[in-house]
Amino acid sequence: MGAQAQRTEEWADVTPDAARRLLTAAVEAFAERGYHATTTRDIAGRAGMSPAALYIHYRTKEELLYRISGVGHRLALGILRQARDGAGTPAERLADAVRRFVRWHAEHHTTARVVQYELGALGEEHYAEIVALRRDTDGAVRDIIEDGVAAGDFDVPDVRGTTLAVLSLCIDVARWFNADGKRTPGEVGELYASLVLRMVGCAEDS
Amino acid sequence: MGAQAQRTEEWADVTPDAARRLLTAAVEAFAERGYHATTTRDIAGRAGMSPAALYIHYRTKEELLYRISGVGHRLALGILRQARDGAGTPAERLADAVRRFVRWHAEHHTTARVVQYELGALGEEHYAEIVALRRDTDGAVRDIIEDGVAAGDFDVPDVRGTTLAVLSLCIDVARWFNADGKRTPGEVGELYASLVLRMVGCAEDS
DNA sequence: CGCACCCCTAAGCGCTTGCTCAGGAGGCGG
DNA sequence: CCGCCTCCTGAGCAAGCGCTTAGGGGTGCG
Repeated sequence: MGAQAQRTEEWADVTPDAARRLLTAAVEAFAERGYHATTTRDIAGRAGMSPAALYIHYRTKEELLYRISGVGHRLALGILRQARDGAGTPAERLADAVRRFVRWHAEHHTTARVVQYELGALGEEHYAEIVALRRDTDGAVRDIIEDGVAAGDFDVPDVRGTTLAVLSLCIDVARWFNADGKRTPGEVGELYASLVLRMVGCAEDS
Repeated sequence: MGAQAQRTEEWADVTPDAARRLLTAAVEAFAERGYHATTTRDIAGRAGMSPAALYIHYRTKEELLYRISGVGHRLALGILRQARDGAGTPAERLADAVRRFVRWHAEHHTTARVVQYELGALGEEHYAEIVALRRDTDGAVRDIIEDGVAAGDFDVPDVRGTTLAVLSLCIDVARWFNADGKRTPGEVGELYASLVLRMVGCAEDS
Protein backbone atom coordinates (compact mmCIF):
# COMPACT_ATOMS: atom_id res chain seq x y z
CA MET A 1 0.00 0.00 0.00
CA GLY A 2 1.44 3.36 -1.04
CA ALA A 3 1.66 6.46 1.08
CA GLN A 4 -1.13 8.02 -0.92
CA ALA A 5 -3.51 5.16 -0.21
CA GLN A 6 -2.58 5.25 3.47
CA ARG A 7 -3.38 8.90 3.68
CA THR A 8 -6.78 8.72 2.08
CA GLU A 9 -7.67 5.83 4.36
CA GLU A 10 -6.41 7.51 7.50
CA TRP A 11 -8.32 10.73 6.91
CA ALA A 12 -11.23 9.21 5.00
CA ASP A 13 -13.91 10.82 7.17
CA VAL A 14 -12.68 14.37 6.70
CA THR A 15 -14.94 16.30 4.36
CA PRO A 16 -15.17 18.16 2.09
CA ASP A 17 -12.39 17.00 -0.20
CA ALA A 18 -10.51 20.30 -0.02
CA ALA A 19 -10.43 20.17 3.78
CA ARG A 20 -8.88 16.72 3.64
CA ARG A 21 -6.29 17.79 1.10
CA LEU A 22 -5.32 20.66 3.38
CA LEU A 23 -5.07 18.31 6.36
CA THR A 24 -2.81 15.81 4.63
CA ALA A 25 -0.71 18.66 3.24
CA ALA A 26 -0.33 20.00 6.78
CA VAL A 27 0.70 16.58 8.08
CA GLU A 28 3.45 16.36 5.48
CA ALA A 29 4.69 19.87 6.07
CA PHE A 30 4.61 19.67 9.88
CA ALA A 31 6.41 16.31 9.80
CA GLU A 32 9.13 17.61 7.49
CA ARG A 33 9.84 21.03 8.93
CA GLY A 34 7.99 21.16 12.25
CA TYR A 35 4.91 23.21 13.10
CA HIS A 36 6.60 26.55 13.67
CA ALA A 37 8.76 26.37 10.55
CA THR A 38 5.74 25.60 8.38
CA THR A 39 3.88 28.50 6.79
CA THR A 40 0.23 28.58 5.90
CA ARG A 41 1.35 29.43 2.36
CA ASP A 42 3.32 26.18 2.25
CA ILE A 43 0.35 24.12 3.39
CA ALA A 44 -2.03 25.74 0.94
CA GLY A 45 0.52 25.38 -1.84
CA ARG A 46 0.92 21.63 -1.25
CA ALA A 47 -2.85 21.30 -1.39
CA GLY A 48 -2.89 23.23 -4.67
CA MET A 49 -4.80 26.18 -3.30
CA SER A 50 -4.29 29.82 -2.39
CA PRO A 51 -3.31 30.74 1.19
CA ALA A 52 -6.74 32.20 1.87
CA ALA A 53 -8.51 28.92 1.11
CA LEU A 54 -7.13 27.46 4.32
CA TYR A 55 -9.25 29.80 6.41
CA ILE A 56 -12.50 28.68 4.83
CA HIS A 57 -12.05 25.22 6.35
CA TYR A 58 -10.00 25.95 9.47
CA ARG A 59 -10.01 28.95 11.73
CA THR A 60 -6.28 28.95 12.45
CA LYS A 61 -3.10 27.08 11.65
CA GLU A 62 -3.21 25.72 15.21
CA GLU A 63 -6.59 24.15 14.53
CA LEU A 64 -5.00 22.04 11.81
CA LEU A 65 -2.45 20.74 14.31
CA TYR A 66 -5.19 20.11 16.85
CA ARG A 67 -7.26 18.10 14.38
CA ILE A 68 -4.26 16.04 13.31
CA SER A 69 -3.22 15.46 16.89
CA GLY A 70 -6.72 14.42 17.93
CA VAL A 71 -7.21 11.91 15.14
CA GLY A 72 -3.73 10.47 15.65
CA HIS A 73 -4.01 10.10 19.40
CA ARG A 74 -7.44 8.48 19.19
CA LEU A 75 -6.13 6.05 16.58
CA ALA A 76 -3.10 5.13 18.70
CA LEU A 77 -5.23 4.73 21.81
CA GLY A 78 -7.64 2.52 19.89
CA ILE A 79 -4.81 0.22 18.81
CA LEU A 80 -3.59 -0.24 22.38
CA ARG A 81 -7.08 -0.71 23.87
CA GLN A 82 -7.94 -3.31 21.26
CA ALA A 83 -4.81 -5.26 22.17
CA ARG A 84 -5.47 -4.90 25.89
CA ASP A 85 -9.05 -6.14 25.58
CA GLY A 86 -8.18 -8.97 23.20
CA ALA A 87 -7.90 -12.67 23.97
CA GLY A 88 -4.73 -14.47 25.00
CA THR A 89 -2.18 -14.41 27.76
CA PRO A 90 -0.78 -11.11 29.00
CA ALA A 91 2.43 -11.85 27.10
CA GLU A 92 0.52 -12.35 23.86
CA ARG A 93 -1.51 -9.20 24.41
CA LEU A 94 1.57 -7.11 25.27
CA ALA A 95 3.41 -8.41 22.22
CA ASP A 96 0.36 -7.68 20.08
CA ALA A 97 0.06 -4.16 21.46
CA VAL A 98 3.72 -3.35 20.83
CA ARG A 99 3.74 -4.97 17.40
CA ARG A 100 0.77 -2.98 16.17
CA PHE A 101 1.61 0.27 17.97
CA VAL A 102 5.13 0.24 16.57
CA ARG A 103 3.92 -0.74 13.16
CA TRP A 104 1.57 2.21 13.09
CA HIS A 105 4.34 4.58 14.15
CA ALA A 106 6.59 3.28 11.38
CA GLU A 107 4.00 3.08 8.61
CA HIS A 108 2.47 6.47 9.40
CA HIS A 109 5.70 8.01 10.63
CA THR A 110 4.86 11.39 9.16
CA THR A 111 1.57 11.58 11.03
CA ALA A 112 3.14 10.02 14.12
CA ARG A 113 5.93 12.58 14.16
CA VAL A 114 3.44 15.40 14.24
CA VAL A 115 1.31 13.63 16.84
CA GLN A 116 4.20 12.81 19.16
CA TYR A 117 6.57 15.72 18.77
CA GLU A 118 4.53 18.82 18.02
CA LEU A 119 2.05 18.87 20.88
CA GLY A 120 3.96 21.67 22.54
CA ALA A 121 2.67 23.98 19.82
CA LEU A 122 -0.97 23.36 20.76
CA GLY A 123 -2.97 26.04 22.55
CA GLU A 124 -3.58 25.60 26.25
CA GLU A 125 -7.05 24.06 26.09
CA HIS A 126 -6.26 21.80 23.18
CA TYR A 127 -3.06 20.72 24.88
CA ALA A 128 -4.93 19.73 28.04
CA GLU A 129 -7.37 17.67 25.99
CA ILE A 130 -4.57 15.82 24.22
CA VAL A 131 -2.67 15.20 27.44
CA ALA A 132 -5.76 13.46 28.80
CA LEU A 133 -5.69 11.10 25.81
CA ARG A 134 -2.03 10.41 26.48
CA ARG A 135 -2.79 9.45 30.07
CA ASP A 136 -5.29 6.91 28.76
CA THR A 137 -2.64 5.58 26.40
CA ASP A 138 -0.31 5.07 29.33
CA GLY A 139 -3.10 3.39 31.29
CA ALA A 140 -3.81 0.86 28.56
CA VAL A 141 -0.23 -0.36 28.51
CA ARG A 142 0.00 -0.37 32.29
CA ASP A 143 -3.13 -2.52 32.45
CA ILE A 144 -1.54 -5.24 30.34
CA ILE A 145 1.67 -5.23 32.34
CA GLU A 146 -0.25 -5.36 35.63
CA ASP A 147 -2.22 -8.33 34.30
CA GLY A 148 1.03 -10.11 33.52
CA VAL A 149 2.45 -9.40 36.96
CA ALA A 150 -0.77 -10.56 38.68
CA ALA A 151 -0.73 -13.77 36.62
CA GLY A 152 2.89 -14.35 37.63
CA ASP A 153 4.00 -14.29 33.98
CA PHE A 154 6.01 -11.05 34.22
CA ASP A 155 8.78 -10.03 36.58
CA VAL A 156 8.51 -6.23 36.80
CA PRO A 157 9.85 -4.48 39.91
CA ASP A 158 8.74 -0.99 38.74
CA VAL A 159 5.47 -1.17 36.79
CA ARG A 160 5.03 2.56 36.21
CA GLY A 161 8.64 3.06 35.18
CA THR A 162 8.60 0.08 32.87
CA THR A 163 5.33 1.22 31.30
CA LEU A 164 6.91 4.59 30.64
CA ALA A 165 9.98 2.98 29.10
CA VAL A 166 7.96 0.67 26.84
CA LEU A 167 5.82 3.51 25.53
CA SER A 168 8.83 5.77 25.14
CA LEU A 169 10.63 3.09 23.14
CA CYS A 170 7.67 2.62 20.80
CA ILE A 171 6.95 6.32 20.33
CA ASP A 172 10.52 7.13 19.44
CA VAL A 173 10.18 4.91 16.37
CA ALA A 174 8.42 7.85 14.72
CA ARG A 175 11.56 9.95 15.14
CA TRP A 176 14.13 7.63 13.57
CA PHE A 177 12.11 5.47 11.19
CA ASN A 178 12.96 6.07 7.55
CA ALA A 179 10.72 4.66 4.84
CA ASP A 180 13.73 4.29 2.53
CA GLY A 181 15.66 2.27 5.12
CA LYS A 182 16.04 -1.45 5.00
CA ARG A 183 13.66 -2.36 7.81
CA THR A 184 9.96 -2.71 7.08
CA PRO A 185 7.39 -1.54 9.65
CA GLY A 186 6.46 -5.16 10.26
CA GLU A 187 10.04 -6.17 10.99
CA VAL A 188 10.54 -3.33 13.45
CA GLY A 189 7.27 -4.26 15.18
CA GLU A 190 8.40 -7.87 15.51
CA LEU A 191 11.82 -6.91 16.88
CA TYR A 192 10.32 -4.48 19.37
CA ALA A 193 7.72 -6.98 20.56
CA SER A 194 10.46 -9.46 21.45
CA LEU A 195 12.56 -6.77 23.14
CA VAL A 196 9.62 -5.62 25.25
CA LEU A 197 8.81 -9.16 26.33
CA ARG A 198 12.35 -9.39 27.60
CA MET A 199 12.00 -6.07 29.41
CA VAL A 200 9.09 -7.39 31.44
CA GLY A 201 11.01 -10.54 32.31
CA CYS A 202 8.63 -12.80 30.47
CA ALA A 203 9.72 -16.43 30.73
CA GLU A 204 9.05 -17.58 27.18
CA ASP A 205 9.76 -15.56 24.06
CA SER A 206 7.16 -15.57 21.32
CA MET B 1 23.69 20.66 42.41
CA GLY B 2 21.37 23.32 41.03
CA ALA B 3 20.61 23.97 37.41
CA GLN B 4 22.74 27.12 37.51
CA ALA B 5 25.83 25.24 38.70
CA GLN B 6 25.25 22.57 36.06
CA ARG B 7 25.11 25.16 33.35
CA THR B 8 28.28 26.98 34.29
CA GLU B 9 30.08 23.65 34.50
CA GLU B 10 28.74 22.39 31.21
CA TRP B 11 29.71 25.50 29.27
CA ALA B 12 32.70 26.49 31.36
CA ASP B 13 35.06 26.83 28.40
CA VAL B 14 32.90 29.26 26.48
CA THR B 15 34.34 32.77 26.65
CA PRO B 16 33.84 35.64 27.04
CA ASP B 17 31.26 35.69 29.78
CA ALA B 18 28.60 37.35 27.61
CA ALA B 19 28.94 34.67 24.94
CA ARG B 20 28.35 31.97 27.55
CA ARG B 21 25.32 33.78 28.96
CA LEU B 22 23.86 33.96 25.46
CA LEU B 23 24.51 30.26 24.90
CA THR B 24 22.84 29.12 28.10
CA ALA B 25 19.95 31.49 27.40
CA ALA B 26 19.59 29.93 23.96
CA VAL B 27 19.62 26.43 25.44
CA GLU B 28 16.79 27.32 27.80
CA ALA B 29 14.73 29.01 25.11
CA PHE B 30 15.25 26.31 22.45
CA ALA B 31 14.39 23.59 24.98
CA GLU B 32 11.19 25.34 26.10
CA ARG B 33 9.78 26.54 22.79
CA GLY B 34 11.84 24.87 20.10
CA TYR B 35 14.34 26.52 17.76
CA HIS B 36 11.89 28.01 15.28
CA ALA B 37 9.56 29.41 17.91
CA THR B 38 12.43 31.14 19.69
CA THR B 39 13.29 34.70 18.68
CA THR B 40 16.68 36.33 18.89
CA ARG B 41 15.03 39.00 21.02
CA ASP B 42 13.99 36.32 23.52
CA ILE B 43 17.50 34.88 23.74
CA ALA B 44 19.12 38.29 24.17
CA GLY B 45 16.47 39.25 26.73
CA ARG B 46 17.16 36.17 28.86
CA ALA B 47 20.86 37.01 28.78
CA GLY B 48 20.08 40.58 29.86
CA MET B 49 21.25 42.17 26.65
CA SER B 50 19.90 43.95 23.60
CA PRO B 51 19.07 41.93 20.48
CA ALA B 52 22.05 43.39 18.63
CA ALA B 53 24.54 42.06 21.21
CA LEU B 54 23.90 38.52 20.02
CA TYR B 55 25.53 39.26 16.66
CA ILE B 56 28.80 40.38 18.21
CA HIS B 57 29.42 36.86 19.49
CA TYR B 58 27.54 34.74 16.93
CA ARG B 59 26.98 35.28 13.27
CA THR B 60 23.47 33.82 13.13
CA LYS B 61 20.84 32.22 15.33
CA GLU B 62 21.67 28.93 13.64
CA GLU B 63 25.28 29.17 14.82
CA LEU B 64 24.03 29.15 18.41
CA LEU B 65 22.17 25.90 17.74
CA TYR B 66 25.23 24.46 16.01
CA ARG B 67 27.49 25.30 18.95
CA ILE B 68 25.05 23.80 21.45
CA SER B 69 24.56 20.71 19.33
CA GLY B 70 28.30 20.21 18.88
CA VAL B 71 29.15 20.49 22.57
CA GLY B 72 26.25 18.25 23.54
CA HIS B 73 27.00 15.53 21.01
CA ARG B 74 30.69 15.45 21.88
CA LEU B 75 29.81 15.20 25.57
CA ALA B 76 27.37 12.33 24.98
CA LEU B 77 29.83 10.53 22.74
CA GLY B 78 32.53 10.92 25.40
CA ILE B 79 30.31 9.32 28.02
CA LEU B 80 29.64 6.28 25.86
CA ARG B 81 33.25 5.85 24.71
CA GLN B 82 34.50 6.04 28.29
CA ALA B 83 32.10 3.28 29.27
CA ARG B 84 33.02 1.19 26.24
CA ASP B 85 36.76 1.48 26.91
CA GLY B 86 36.42 0.90 30.66
CA ALA B 87 37.20 -2.23 32.62
CA GLY B 88 34.74 -4.99 33.42
CA THR B 89 32.56 -7.48 31.64
CA PRO B 90 30.48 -6.41 28.63
CA ALA B 91 27.40 -6.49 30.88
CA GLU B 92 29.03 -4.14 33.38
CA ARG B 93 30.19 -1.82 30.65
CA LEU B 94 26.79 -1.75 28.94
CA ALA B 95 25.04 -1.07 32.22
CA ASP B 96 27.54 1.67 32.98
CA ALA B 97 27.06 3.24 29.57
CA VAL B 98 23.26 3.27 29.87
CA ARG B 99 23.32 4.45 33.47
CA ARG B 100 25.51 7.44 32.72
CA PHE B 101 24.05 8.25 29.29
CA VAL B 102 20.52 8.25 30.70
CA ARG B 103 21.61 10.19 33.75
CA TRP B 104 23.08 12.89 31.56
CA HIS B 105 19.90 13.09 29.46
CA ALA B 106 17.80 13.46 32.61
CA GLU B 107 20.04 15.89 34.48
CA HIS B 108 20.70 18.08 31.47
CA HIS B 109 17.33 17.46 29.88
CA THR B 110 17.09 21.03 28.58
CA THR B 111 20.40 20.74 26.74
CA ALA B 112 19.63 17.18 25.69
CA ARG B 113 16.28 18.18 24.24
CA VAL B 114 17.93 20.73 22.01
CA VAL B 115 20.70 18.31 21.08
CA GLN B 116 18.38 15.42 20.24
CA TYR B 117 15.29 17.07 18.82
CA GLU B 118 16.35 20.27 17.07
CA LEU B 119 19.01 19.01 14.67
CA GLY B 120 16.60 19.34 11.78
CA ALA B 121 16.97 23.09 12.07
CA LEU B 122 20.70 22.99 11.41
CA GLY B 123 22.12 24.15 8.08
CA GLU B 124 23.18 21.49 5.61
CA GLU B 125 26.92 21.44 6.37
CA HIS B 126 26.45 21.65 10.10
CA TYR B 127 23.84 18.93 9.95
CA ALA B 128 26.21 16.59 8.11
CA GLU B 129 28.90 17.20 10.72
CA ILE B 130 26.52 16.39 13.57
CA VAL B 131 25.18 13.29 11.85
CA ALA B 132 28.76 11.97 11.69
CA LEU B 133 29.01 12.34 15.47
CA ARG B 134 25.74 10.45 15.84
CA ARG B 135 27.09 7.58 13.77
CA ASP B 136 30.03 7.36 16.17
CA THR B 137 27.60 7.33 19.09
CA ASP B 138 25.80 4.40 17.54
CA GLY B 139 29.13 2.66 16.93
CA ALA B 140 30.21 2.94 20.57
CA VAL B 141 27.07 1.19 21.82
CA ARG B 142 27.25 -1.43 19.08
CA ASP B 143 30.85 -2.21 20.07
CA ILE B 144 29.81 -3.07 23.62
CA ILE B 145 26.92 -5.26 22.48
CA GLU B 146 29.14 -7.05 19.97
CA ASP B 147 31.68 -7.70 22.74
CA GLY B 148 28.95 -9.25 24.84
CA VAL B 149 27.76 -11.44 22.00
CA ALA B 150 31.32 -12.56 21.20
CA ALA B 151 31.92 -13.41 24.86
CA GLY B 152 28.72 -15.43 24.90
CA ASP B 153 27.25 -13.21 27.66
CA PHE B 154 24.49 -11.67 25.51
CA ASP B 155 21.80 -13.26 23.39
CA VAL B 156 21.09 -10.74 20.63
CA PRO B 157 19.66 -11.98 17.31
CA ASP B 158 19.69 -8.51 15.71
CA VAL B 159 22.67 -6.45 16.89
CA ARG B 160 22.06 -3.37 14.76
CA GLY B 161 18.36 -3.27 15.57
CA THR B 162 18.94 -3.76 19.26
CA THR B 163 21.62 -1.05 19.29
CA LEU B 164 19.15 1.29 17.65
CA ALA B 165 16.47 0.43 20.20
CA VAL B 166 18.78 0.88 23.19
CA LEU B 167 19.95 4.30 22.01
CA SER B 168 16.42 5.32 21.10
CA LEU B 169 15.20 4.35 24.56
CA CYS B 170 17.91 6.37 26.27
CA ILE B 171 17.58 9.43 24.03
CA ASP B 172 13.84 9.67 24.52
CA VAL B 173 14.44 10.30 28.23
CA ALA B 174 15.18 13.89 27.27
CA ARG B 175 11.67 14.24 25.89
CA TRP B 176 9.65 13.03 28.86
CA PHE B 177 11.90 13.66 31.83
CA ASN B 178 10.56 16.30 34.18
CA ALA B 179 12.79 17.76 36.87
CA ASP B 180 9.75 18.28 39.13
CA GLY B 181 8.70 14.62 38.79
CA LYS B 182 9.26 12.02 41.43
CA ARG B 183 12.10 10.13 39.72
CA THR B 184 15.68 11.35 40.13
CA PRO B 185 18.09 11.10 37.19
CA GLY B 186 20.01 8.43 39.08
CA GLU B 187 16.91 6.29 39.60
CA VAL B 188 15.95 6.48 35.95
CA GLY B 189 19.51 5.52 34.97
CA GLU B 190 19.40 2.52 37.28
CA LEU B 191 16.01 1.36 35.97
CA TYR B 192 17.08 1.75 32.37
CA ALA B 193 20.36 -0.10 32.91
CA SER B 194 18.46 -3.12 34.22
CA LEU B 195 15.91 -2.95 31.38
CA VAL B 196 18.67 -2.81 28.77
CA LEU B 197 20.49 -5.78 30.27
CA ARG B 198 17.27 -7.73 29.88
CA MET B 199 16.93 -6.55 26.28
CA VAL B 200 20.29 -8.07 25.39
CA GLY B 201 19.35 -11.35 27.07
CA CYS B 202 22.03 -11.05 29.68
CA ALA B 203 21.99 -14.04 32.05
CA GLU B 204 22.56 -12.26 35.36
CA ASP B 205 21.02 -8.93 36.34
CA SER B 206 23.23 -6.40 38.07
C1' DC C 1 -33.51 33.13 -16.79
C1' DG C 2 -32.57 34.91 -11.91
C1' DC C 3 -30.68 34.31 -7.76
C1' DA C 4 -28.71 32.29 -3.71
C1' DC C 5 -25.17 29.49 -2.16
C1' DC C 6 -20.68 27.54 -1.65
C1' DC C 7 -15.81 27.54 -2.63
C1' DC C 8 -12.24 29.86 -3.95
C1' DT C 9 -8.67 33.81 -5.23
C1' DA C 10 -6.05 38.45 -5.46
C1' DA C 11 -4.59 41.76 -2.79
C1' DG C 12 -3.00 43.35 1.18
C1' DC C 13 -2.99 44.73 6.43
C1' DG C 14 -0.57 44.93 10.68
C1' DC C 15 2.95 42.85 12.87
C1' DT C 16 7.16 40.21 13.94
C1' DT C 17 11.21 38.20 12.28
C1' DG C 18 16.50 37.77 11.66
C1' DC C 19 19.80 40.83 11.17
C1' DT C 20 22.53 45.58 10.39
C1' DC C 21 24.76 49.87 11.41
C1' DA C 22 26.23 54.19 13.33
C1' DG C 23 27.66 55.51 17.45
C1' DG C 24 28.31 55.64 22.78
C1' DA C 25 30.48 54.02 27.33
C1' DG C 26 34.39 52.52 29.69
C1' DG C 27 39.12 50.85 30.41
C1' DC C 28 44.02 51.33 29.27
C1' DG C 29 48.62 52.62 27.37
C1' DG C 30 51.06 56.71 26.40
C1' DC D 1 44.92 64.78 28.17
C1' DC D 2 44.34 61.90 23.77
C1' DG D 3 43.36 57.96 20.88
C1' DC D 4 42.35 53.21 20.54
C1' DC D 5 40.14 49.00 21.34
C1' DT D 6 36.42 46.08 23.09
C1' DC D 7 31.73 45.49 24.10
C1' DC D 8 27.38 47.00 23.73
C1' DT D 9 22.85 49.76 22.48
C1' DG D 10 18.86 52.32 19.91
C1' DA D 11 16.83 52.58 15.91
C1' DG D 12 15.42 50.49 12.05
C1' DC D 13 15.38 47.80 7.37
C1' DA D 14 13.66 44.30 4.16
C1' DA D 15 11.28 40.23 4.20
C1' DG D 16 8.05 37.07 5.62
C1' DC D 17 4.42 35.88 8.85
C1' DG D 18 -0.81 34.64 10.12
C1' DC D 19 -4.86 36.14 8.82
C1' DT D 20 -8.77 39.24 6.57
C1' DT D 21 -11.66 41.16 3.13
C1' DA D 22 -13.96 42.13 -1.18
C1' DG D 23 -15.35 39.97 -4.90
C1' DG D 24 -15.62 36.32 -8.85
C1' DG D 25 -17.15 31.95 -11.00
C1' DG D 26 -19.61 27.66 -11.08
C1' DT D 27 -23.72 24.90 -9.75
C1' DG D 28 -28.45 23.81 -8.60
C1' DC D 29 -33.12 25.24 -7.67
C1' DG D 30 -37.19 28.02 -8.55
